[in-house]
Amino acid sequence: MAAWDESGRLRGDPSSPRPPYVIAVPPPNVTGALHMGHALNGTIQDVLIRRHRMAGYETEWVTGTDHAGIATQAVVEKDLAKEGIRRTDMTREEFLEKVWAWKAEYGGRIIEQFTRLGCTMDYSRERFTMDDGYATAVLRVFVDLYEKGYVYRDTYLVNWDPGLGSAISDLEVENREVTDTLVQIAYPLSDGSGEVVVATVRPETMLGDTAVAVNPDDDRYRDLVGKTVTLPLSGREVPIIGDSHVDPAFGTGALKVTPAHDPNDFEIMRRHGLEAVQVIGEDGCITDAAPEAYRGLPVAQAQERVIADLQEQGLIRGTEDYLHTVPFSHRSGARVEPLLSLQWFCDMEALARPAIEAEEKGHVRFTPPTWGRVYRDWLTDIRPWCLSRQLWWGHQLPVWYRGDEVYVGMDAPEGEGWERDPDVLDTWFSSALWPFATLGWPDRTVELSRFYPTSVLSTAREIIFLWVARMVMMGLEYMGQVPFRDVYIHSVVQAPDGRRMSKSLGTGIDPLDVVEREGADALRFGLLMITSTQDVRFSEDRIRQGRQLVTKLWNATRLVVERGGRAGQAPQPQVLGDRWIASVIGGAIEQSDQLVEGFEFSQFADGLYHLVFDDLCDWYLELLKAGLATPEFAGAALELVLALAHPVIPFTTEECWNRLPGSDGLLLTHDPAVAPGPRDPEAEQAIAALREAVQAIRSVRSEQGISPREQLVVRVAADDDAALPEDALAAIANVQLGDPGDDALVVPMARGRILMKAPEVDAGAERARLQAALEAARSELARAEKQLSNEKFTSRAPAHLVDAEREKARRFAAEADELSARLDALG
RNA sequence: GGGCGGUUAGCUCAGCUGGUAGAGCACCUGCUUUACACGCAGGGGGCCGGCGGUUCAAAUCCGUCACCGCCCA
Repeated sequence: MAAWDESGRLRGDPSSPRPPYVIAVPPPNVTGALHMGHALNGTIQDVLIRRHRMAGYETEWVTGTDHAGIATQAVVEKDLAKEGIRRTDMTREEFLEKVWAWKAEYGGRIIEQFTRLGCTMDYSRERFTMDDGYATAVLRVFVDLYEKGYVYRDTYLVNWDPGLGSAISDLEVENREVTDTLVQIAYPLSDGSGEVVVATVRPETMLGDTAVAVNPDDDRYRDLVGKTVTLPLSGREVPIIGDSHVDPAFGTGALKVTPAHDPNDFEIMRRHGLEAVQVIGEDGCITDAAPEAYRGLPVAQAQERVIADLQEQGLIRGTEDYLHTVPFSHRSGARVEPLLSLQWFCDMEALARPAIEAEEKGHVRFTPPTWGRVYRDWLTDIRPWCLSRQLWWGHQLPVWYRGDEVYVGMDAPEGEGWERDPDVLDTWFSSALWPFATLGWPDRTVELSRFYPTSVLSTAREIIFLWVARMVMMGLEYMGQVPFRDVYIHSVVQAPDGRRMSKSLGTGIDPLDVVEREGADALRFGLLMITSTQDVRFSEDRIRQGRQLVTKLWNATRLVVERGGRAGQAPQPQVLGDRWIASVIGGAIEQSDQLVEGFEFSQFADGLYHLVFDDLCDWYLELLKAGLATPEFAGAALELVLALAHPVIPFTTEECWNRLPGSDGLLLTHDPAVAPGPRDPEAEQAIAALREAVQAIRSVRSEQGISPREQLVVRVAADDDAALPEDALAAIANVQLGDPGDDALVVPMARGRILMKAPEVDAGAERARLQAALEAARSELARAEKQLSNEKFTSRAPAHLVDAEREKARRFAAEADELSARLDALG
């Protein structure tokens, strides 16, 4: 890794004439540690970067971390708590000093961990979303959006996280199913003519009710609309209103309306011009707006008290268990308390429109494409973004107040008495600027002009809304161009049993442990192998496969070196074995280009595996040993394979490369001296025929119990003699070409047959073998004939398929004849 | 409630634009073959979730049902 870093090629040079290829890493949380998702994503991005670097692009992989307001503040507060200190014991400045100290000591270790994986990020340009320049960019955008009228301050129902003591955005909320008790409460009509029964899981919020809503089409209640009820416990008189959004089938059909504490009720308030009474405060306790008896009680206690009091007054009309979804904070895990509060928001509609259009026009392409729709749907139905967080750590709002005056600007306003808003911006607001703020924006730096827009964003789907969509919006707004052309959404890596990988469940697997155990290359390979368009399970088997691949390649290198293979030469393949492997590697390179272009990483890895095991080692190196390939070309072939495999298993290939005499410099930026050249169909056919013949002979050997060491006499009766290299067959299959005699074994092949003399034939086994082969041939024949007798097939199917079928029928007929003749002869 | 994805060999999964199913692991049988037993060679194993439809031809396209999972409300 050090050698790669020291090469200087990890730092993209904006003045390079090479075409740029740029990736901005999704900035991990500064408090974070590398998990399997990072490992997968890091591998994917590194494969992309390395391939492009080797292919002559000027690559820049922007890296860095995100200040993660909530998480970081929580970590530092926890540290302080150990010393018995609370955040509020110190000034904001003192606390922030602690956070920076923490960051200097522990922050960003995840970036270091990426080096363990071999990720060739540009570590020299590492950025942090709280860096001075970056912070300026963030505030600048806020001020600008304010001046454009997108950012505004409003009293609105927000998701209040009582655990955190801050508002959080819709996207930080997770809805979970919970069984609560649905309580039916009688609200007496103010005129004494009866009662209305409402159903609620939050009885304590009745202290803040400002109406009862019923569906105007509901016969049970229609006549009550316009009357009032007297709220039990608080004695306030509130109206009964008709609202068609009320579901008559839910509960009792009558809905208590608490605008300050329920999103639906808030909407009803807006429709009907109701009041809002806030009875729950930011501390999660009942406020002074409630009757004295409840003030100061935490919500849970207040609920018990309310129920008890209602019970006493005989107003409970029933209870039942009720399964429903409830918002929880993603951050603290606390149950979200919808709260009416004054916050800063960003209106997203105008920003979303161009972002939708960019996707529709293909300026941003999602892979797999299905996520494009998810992105579009979310943007189409977008809601205002609550930007302010009640934290200390983060970008403090560039907003000052003096009485009713509000000032928004980069610097504090002139004059006395201004106070700055203590809140900070949602961390995601700053990360939305990542692709350009990291490159120096708002300054027009050369990096910016050269490396923006970036080429690809690779990320997890859970981040599509939080980050991808917002980056596109901001990129379009401030750079006039999308921040990236491609968005690749990678799989979620689950535990081997299909559960979520999580520390708390104990299902997490630390990628660094795997690196320790199996090596970074094995992990990289294994992760790429399981990658898919859907969620995947972590697989030790695949990691092991990766380890086997690197071992195999290492051993292959040893052999090639031993035989005198060298790098840096460009020999023309002359002999069959060399011609064949050159063609196969050429095909693999071509294939790999397409696969990586299409983000089909598992197929790319799988192809490498088979290229190394099947083609290079099982066949080519065996041909080399048999003298059917040359050491000169073997060196070149290895060079090509190492270069092709390098992006996936960089450590091993770099080491193998280093071992190969004649190698020069790092594989990191290596462009093989030898070109694979055009495909050689003749050589490929010849080796395919050879493989089939060898396999057929080995198969018979195995069935007849003939040792591979015993040399056999065979005669090949190929349909086209030129195709099968008989000298190669003799060497590889340990046979001698000659006349096997009348009692030879018949081994059918696709394009001919082999006659083979066996030392002693087990007549029973041979009869069984022939019988089985005969049956197979007859069944194939029957199938082909049936096809051909179908007039519709012969008339409608493409001619080449019909011809192929005819050819099949002819061949299997001949084969069956021969086999049955042999059976007869066997007696 | 709306949307998306999945159901293929014992296990985990590939299979792009339709032409008689593949991999890795596991399993069975051989092999101290001078790069590699983290290996080599040979082999067994699947009515491709059910039912309909389109087609000469369906794991592949369409419809429907069942079960599993995810996202949004």
